[in-house]
Amino acid sequence: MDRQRTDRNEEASAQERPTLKTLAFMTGLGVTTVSRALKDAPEIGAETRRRVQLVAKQIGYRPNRAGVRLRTGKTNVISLVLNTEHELMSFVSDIIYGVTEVIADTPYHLIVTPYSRSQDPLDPVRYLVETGSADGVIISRTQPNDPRARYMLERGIPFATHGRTDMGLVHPYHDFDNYAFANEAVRYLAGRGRSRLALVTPPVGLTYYGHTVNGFVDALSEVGASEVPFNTVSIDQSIEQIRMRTAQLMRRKDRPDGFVSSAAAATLAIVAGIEDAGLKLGRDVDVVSKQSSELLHLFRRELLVVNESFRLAGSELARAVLGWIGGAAPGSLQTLSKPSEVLPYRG
Amino acid sequence: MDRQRTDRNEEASAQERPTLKTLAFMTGLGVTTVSRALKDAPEIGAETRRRVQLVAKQIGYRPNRAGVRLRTGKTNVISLVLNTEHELMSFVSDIIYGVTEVIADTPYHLIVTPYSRSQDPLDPVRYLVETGSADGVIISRTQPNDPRARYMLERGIPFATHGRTDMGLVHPYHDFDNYAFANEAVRYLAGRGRSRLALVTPPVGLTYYGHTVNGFVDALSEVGASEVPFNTVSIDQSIEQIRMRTAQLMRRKDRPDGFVSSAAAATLAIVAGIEDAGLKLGRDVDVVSKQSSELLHLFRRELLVVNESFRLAGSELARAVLGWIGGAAPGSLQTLSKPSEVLPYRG
DNA sequence: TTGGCAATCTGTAACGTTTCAGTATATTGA
DNA sequence: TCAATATACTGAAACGTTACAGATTGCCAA
Repeated sequence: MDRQRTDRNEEASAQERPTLKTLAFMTGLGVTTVSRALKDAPEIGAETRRRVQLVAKQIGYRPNRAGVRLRTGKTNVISLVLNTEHELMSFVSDIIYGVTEVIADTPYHLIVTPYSRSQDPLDPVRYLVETGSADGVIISRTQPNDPRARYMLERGIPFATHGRTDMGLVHPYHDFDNYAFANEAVRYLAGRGRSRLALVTPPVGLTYYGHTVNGFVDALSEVGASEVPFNTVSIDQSIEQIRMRTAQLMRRKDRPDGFVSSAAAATLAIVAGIEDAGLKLGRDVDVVSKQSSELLHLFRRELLVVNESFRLAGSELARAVLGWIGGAAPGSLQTLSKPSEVLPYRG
Repeated sequence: MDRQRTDRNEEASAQERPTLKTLAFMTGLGVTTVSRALKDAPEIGAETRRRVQLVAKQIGYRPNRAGVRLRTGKTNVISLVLNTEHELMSFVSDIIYGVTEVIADTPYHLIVTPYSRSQDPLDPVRYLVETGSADGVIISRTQPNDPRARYMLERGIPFATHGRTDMGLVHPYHDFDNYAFANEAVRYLAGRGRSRLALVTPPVGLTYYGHTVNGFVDALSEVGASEVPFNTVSIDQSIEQIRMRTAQLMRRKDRPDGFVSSAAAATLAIVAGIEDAGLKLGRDVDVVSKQSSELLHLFRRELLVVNESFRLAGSELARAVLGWIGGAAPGSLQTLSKPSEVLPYRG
């Protein structure tokens, strides 16, 4: 049995959802005319156009997504591809809000496509492209040579990356200037008399790992400070690991007197490790950390923070994908967001 | 021009996505037979069935979502409806992961439907139902008398709520036992000699506000402790507000010596407020807090925590909606998760 | 032999949309 | 006056799927 049980031969007053046919019947026009009138096609008379649009608005006509999608291939969907193990909590929530903010008054829906450690990060992207499930894709955890970007570029599907690539290929991205962040963090620490600095890096392999390290290293030589290697740790690791390794490090006599940390969660662990070693934040060591919500100052007032907005990233990425879908040049859809000043405790 | 530019009259070797027609051509059968063979219809010969399924797997056939959706009305989508202002960060990320975990090996996609303060919470739900955009819906911030639940129940669209309602209507839900949480928190505090307790409540109006308050109040009288009213604060407020109000409260001579807090973010603010007033956690006052990630003990080791898993909530909610869609009785799809013990600092 | 029936398979129509190839009417140019 | 042309509209087909109502074949009972 068909799911429509009303007599549909001649549009009874049925309370079913209105379609083009309904509108055609009500206006006395053909469905073709109605379809074109709704999209302001030039070959439709001005009055007819207004009339159709009025009726459509009155009865709350909304195009059937499946109809459009089947006919045109346009899904009106953009997909956010997320790693279910390594994304930061605040990243997920803020970026989603940023994206939805932008697509709110468009016909687009946002679908979340997850993948896990065990999978090739290319899998979800391949799935989306092969099944034609989205008009545009947003990916994070971008690598200098990113197979996902290459793949989508080859297939011609619009996408935007959170973070840049370095393949000589041009595509939309939004990135935070992590070079500037690390650079300024070092300078700030130097200004407070710190000279032996350790860096808590982003995950090795991601593009912004390189940016961060470069900013850090360049600033070190500029201010004449030295690096205390801490390569065993990155922000992808568990709280416990980071804490333990930090405590180990801080018990050595050649310990650092300053940290630059790329993520708030890692910073909590760093601080815990510092305190495990019996040292005191602000006195024995200073820590500059990125954060995406205003929580670190509550945690320890001595922390020095730089803000990075993932909500902004979400908005920019959504704007970029929509722009590309809309025909803009990919190269014109690249944004870089500058870090805030280093903020000490204010009050 | 049609988006398909290949000569499609007689299935050339075109690298287009395979459809039922492709399969029909390859197997020499009719599309109807192929369609039925793929869904194990009984009137298809066993060998034919195997043959079709083999070929389908070989060439990686995947049903076209738009085709199915247009024909059957089934969207294979479930929607998570979120408030973009008030949801907790960790809630969003964990619940999404929980949901995707469950739908990973189903044909379902997850779409995120946001709404903001300015909107009626019913708006997004109405939109989903009117446009038939999802087969099932998950909502949070559930109220005792929830118009959204009532609305969806009337329209017969499967949904699950995070939190219970109290309208005498039966529907799937997942809830955390906040009565037990508040109750045990009070008992624990009493066990540590605390007798003047304040409650940092969930948002007034949500069902679990009542549960929490009841658990708190009942336990108070059972252990003979008293309540220090703190009604000006709930976990929906800003960090700054909570912090300020807590500091005010703690400067009064009739201040509490114990807090029960319903959310980790609020707890950070509470502690900050306590310390603003010059008091010390663990000595002057104890705080029991719910948390959804293991961060509070890093924050202040003296904090007493109870864990609530939003990932579990996401999974359970997804299971519930899918169950309802699959025809299970709504009443059989209700789960309540018990709080962990109160966990003091362990090392 | 014939009729009936079960077992398999098939063509057609429909879901709602857009595109293509028109048609009908009014308007213009010579 | 007649044809050419612009204007405003229209029906049919197609996207990929499933439901309905057959169609074909073989087999068995009468």
